[in-house]
Amino acid sequence: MDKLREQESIGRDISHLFRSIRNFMGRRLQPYGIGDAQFPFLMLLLHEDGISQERLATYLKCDRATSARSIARLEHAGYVRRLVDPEDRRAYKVFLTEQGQELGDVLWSVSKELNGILLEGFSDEEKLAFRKMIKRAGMNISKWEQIRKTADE
Amino acid sequence: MDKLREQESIGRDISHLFRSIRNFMGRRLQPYGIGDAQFPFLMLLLHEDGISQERLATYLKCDRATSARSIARLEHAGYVRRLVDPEDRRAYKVFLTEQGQELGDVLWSVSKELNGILLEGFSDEEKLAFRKMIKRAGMNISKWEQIRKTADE
DNA sequence: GCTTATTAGTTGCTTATGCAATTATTGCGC
DNA sequence: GCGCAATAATTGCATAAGCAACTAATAAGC
Repeated sequence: MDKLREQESIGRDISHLFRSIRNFMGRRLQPYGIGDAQFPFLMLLLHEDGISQERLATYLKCDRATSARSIARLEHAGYVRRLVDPEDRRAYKVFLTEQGQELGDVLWSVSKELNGILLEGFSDEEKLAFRKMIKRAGMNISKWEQIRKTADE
Repeated sequence: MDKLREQESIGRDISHLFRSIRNFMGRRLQPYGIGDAQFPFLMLLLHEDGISQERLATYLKCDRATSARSIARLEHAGYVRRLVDPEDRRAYKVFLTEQGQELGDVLWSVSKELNGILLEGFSDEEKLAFRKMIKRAGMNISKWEQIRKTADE
């Protein structure tokens, strides 16, 4: 397997990493009746309350449909409330409920725990470098997506 | 958003990166009638032919069910053939068909293209460091999964 | 002011993935 | 040799995610 392992792309390792992260988050959030996908939405709402599903989708770089379904699940679970925006009756304003705000501490601690696990043995410089490289790779491929989309038109 | 961005976990960036990679691979492989998930299976089979679904799952760090379904799709598309292992009639031996072997060049070129996009602007040292860190993080979280599994028993 | 384009949200379809339960086969203990 | 544990594969169920098509509301062009 050595020849393969040398030449293989990083895609597979990122895939493995991502699936493991989902698994971890799923297990940690299960007691609260939500899935791993709801985590980033809650984190964003903790920081900026009352924004639309569209803005949530944009910030989290996901599809509007994904945003809609994730918020719907959070609403059913009682963590958010949706109010029609009086300024634009197409859009909702998504607010955390009291229950949602109370979840904040748990979410931060789970987030820290995950970071601690992932970056165990990393020096501070390595942690920073790793974060930056992930962001750079993400920006690189975003650029490609942008080129593709404009080419489609 | 700055305060949030500083403190946020790397999980979100990895999620974005992973989804973008799936998107890219999905588009590149669509002309061949397969999805992004089939790519690592084909790559592994190009290197080691005639192994079982179980071994494929182990190498690719995924569930046996995922392996089974991915191989089934490859079989329907005509890229692999499954023969019952005469030494162990529970298991299959998965072989690439001629059509599957011919896909090799395409897969390598798609893989290289993805790497080129992701790592654009990275120096050789950075590329190597990035790969290593992704692997380290993956091993870190694998260790946690292992501890959890043994604790469940 | 009316038509058209854009935008926010929803829903159906498809793919991917993991877990649990089931079946079939192998192998171990005795 | 028999019964039971372990293993390979399959299937059902649940979650997640993107795309496309649709509705409803707003904005722009004229």
